[in-house]
This record gives sequence, structure tokens and C-alpha cells, in this order.
Amino acid sequence: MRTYGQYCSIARALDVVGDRWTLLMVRELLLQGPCRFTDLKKGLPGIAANLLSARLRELEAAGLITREDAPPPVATALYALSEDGLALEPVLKALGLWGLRLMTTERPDDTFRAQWLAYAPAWFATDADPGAGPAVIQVVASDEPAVIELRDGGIHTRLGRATDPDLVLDGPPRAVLGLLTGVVGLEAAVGLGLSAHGRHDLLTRLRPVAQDGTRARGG
Amino acid sequence: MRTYGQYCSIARALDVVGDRWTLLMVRELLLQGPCRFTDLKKGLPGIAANLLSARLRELEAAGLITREDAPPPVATALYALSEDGLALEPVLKALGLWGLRLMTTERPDDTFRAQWLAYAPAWFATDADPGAGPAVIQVVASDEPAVIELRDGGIHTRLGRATDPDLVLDGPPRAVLGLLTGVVGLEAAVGLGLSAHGRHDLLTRLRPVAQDGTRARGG
DNA sequence: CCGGATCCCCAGGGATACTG
DNA sequence: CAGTATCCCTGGGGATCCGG
Repeated sequence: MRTYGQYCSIARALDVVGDRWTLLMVRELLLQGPCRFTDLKKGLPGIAANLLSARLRELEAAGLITREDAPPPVATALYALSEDGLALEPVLKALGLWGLRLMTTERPDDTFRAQWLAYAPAWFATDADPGAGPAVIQVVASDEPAVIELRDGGIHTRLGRATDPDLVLDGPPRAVLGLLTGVVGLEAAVGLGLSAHGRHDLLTRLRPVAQDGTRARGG
Repeated sequence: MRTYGQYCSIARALDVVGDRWTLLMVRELLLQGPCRFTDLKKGLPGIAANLLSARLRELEAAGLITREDAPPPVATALYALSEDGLALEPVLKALGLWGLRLMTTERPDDTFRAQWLAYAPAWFATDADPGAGPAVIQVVASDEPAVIELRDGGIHTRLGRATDPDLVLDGPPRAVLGLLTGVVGLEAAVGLGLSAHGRHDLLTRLRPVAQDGTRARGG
């Protein structure tokens, strides 16, 4: 383990999670829960198998993840975050919030997974009208479906399809994400290729969290 | 610039700040304010000059830092954080808070700078008795002096020496930091080599922020 | 098909020396 | 003081191969 050799909590944190791919591995385990080797590899397009294997051992030795030889239907190893690993969520939240400012530039070759979109409304928005009844938004970006549920004053997301959504958003990731995080309005999102069917008013319930340098949409 | 090639705000953030030394450069600029090349190099023991030079250019191109050819008394270039760079403070706070759990293990060869200690009480503690009068704590760790000021309900720190401190803490960084962040009590800190002169009661005003997996000291 | 291990190659980064 | 230039080495990308 290469170290900065500094008695500073930031440097020591980076000694453990500062290597390439490490924080993205934590991201996948946070978003997907316990994962098989192949699940992780699918969620980390571009990673070399040997690197993933070595990193898993390092992170297990560092106490960030646990490896269990899983129950019969799966019959393979499952990797999960330990308590210390779960405690990295605020780091990923802060990084992801800061990184939103970089999401407007187009990079056509970027890969995309639904779980990368799903965390945005749960982490970076609040329900502006928590007293209103529960509602369900179906999101489809690049054929990857996800569901946003507003209930109990909170915002929850999961992968997959809803049975009877109140609002359906379909379009390229840039349009969907921009709309959900408030960096673009509905008309601009439509201009980016978004289609919205159902209760458009639900969009006003998604109030972006304050962020420096980004104009928040009014609720 | 090596990229992960993922349309995910965390991945895009790491595209910009995920390289080695980058976040520590931001740390120095956050803690020290505008810096000359040499100031940065001193605050980043172990960095190669060519790497620092190249990284400064990259970060300037990315819009994280600005470079000014400074006024006459200095007559050299000054590097400072831009608005986007300052917005990384929550990321460093989250990393530093998580990394506190790694600060109890001893690594004798680690280097140390006072500014790495100074951010801890300001970021990771609150004043448990904001109504009480202002107070000044002089901290000396490994001959590096810093000042902690409690006033207006907040905690502020700066490098250097105070004229008439209410409490003086002197000892190795592990003892001082452990005491200030609440991971060790006063007696344990004394056992680690700390000496405390003055109003010991001021220590109870430093209430550590909640953190998973770390026992907080009662206030 | 899953879960890796092995090998080769290249770029990012470390150490040192040198220059305006 | 503020970098630049050079050399070298290791970490990581890519492909292939192997055991269960």
C-alpha cells in the first residue's frame, strides 16, 4: 500500500481509498448492496479483472469490505461493505454533488448504468411538499429503467419498473439527470430529447439541495 | 487526463480530482489560502516538483485554481482556489472525518504540519456551550504551534501563537488530535505524552460531531 | 458461465539534477 | 525561488488462459 506518509486524516483516508477505482467500487457496493465479482465488474466498465481481484483483497484486509461464501442458490462469493465501508457514504455524496457541475458536458462514449442515475434524486434532492401523498415516477434513460418513490417526506429510488407510475420520464441520461437535479428546466430537457408523460407537477416536488455555483430551481 | 468514461457524477468528479496528490493540493490551498509554489511544496512533503508543476497546470485548465502574477512584495506567482475549487471543501471534510478512525495507529515516520491539526477542531467539533465567553487554546504539537479560538458559538483555528491563552496543550500530534476530536480522554492523552496547563474545563466545550463507529465524548 | 490468475505493455508518478 | 528536464520504476490497462 503506497502511503503519503503524512499524519493527517485526509491523507490517511486517501492512503486507503485514494487509489484508482477504489471509491467507484465502494459506490457500486453502496448502490447495489452485496455483489458478486461479476456484478461489480459490470458496474465498473473498464476495470481490469486482475485489478478488481487485487483491490477486493486489499479492501478486505483494510476492513472496508467483507467476503462471504454465499448461500446455496448463489453458491459463490459475495462482497459487501463493512461498517467502515458504509461510513464512506458521505464522501461519495460530497463527491457526487460536486461532480454534478461536470455532467452537462457531452461525452458520447461514456458508459451508463441506471444505478448511477438513481442515486441522484435520493441524495441531491428533497421532497418540497412532504405532506402531499405518495407518488411514483418511472424513469427510463438509455433503456435503463429506475423508479423514484416519494413517500414519508423522503425520496427513495430503486432499479426496475413500476406498475402504475404517476409520471414517466424517458430520454437520454443528460436530459433525465438535468431535470431531476434541477440544472435544466422541463422545456430544456425536452429539447435534449426528453419525453414526459403524466403528472408534470411532481417535478416541482423535487427540490435540489443547495450547492455552490449551481442555480437551484425554485419549488 | 485519464478518464473513467462513465456518465456518473462521482466518476466525473474523480476524473478531475482523483489523481494522486490532487486532493491534498486542494487541502493545502483551503488551509493556507493563496500559496506560492514553495508553500505548496512544503505542505506536501514527498511530492515531486515536476508533478506539482504539471498538476497545477492541469487544475488551472480544469478551472479549479487560478494563477496570478502577484504584487511586488512577493513578485512571484500565487495559486488560489477558484469557486469550483472552494466547493470541494465538503469533500475534504467528509474524507477527513472518515479518516479520523485511522489516526490512532502509530506511524513514526509520518511527517506533520500544524495546519493538518488545525482543521480538525474547526471541522469536526462544535462549541457545546456557545453562550459562554470567548476562550483561547494554545496548541503545540511537534513544535508546530496553532491557536484554537472559541467565540460567537463557533470554533476557529489559525497557525501561530496566542498572547494570553486560557489553556495550553503540548504533546505529540496523536495525543493532541485524539484529545481535540474526543477519541481519547484527558488522562489517556496525558499517557500519550500530553501536558495541559490552564483551564481544563475548556475541553468539555469541544463536542465532537457525530460519526459512525467512533464513540463521542460526552459534553 | 463464474471467479479469478498470468503475462505483457504502457503511462503516471518518484527521485534527482539542472536552469533562468 | 520557481520551476524544467531526465531517468527509472511501479501501478494499472488489456488480453488471454485456467479451474470449478
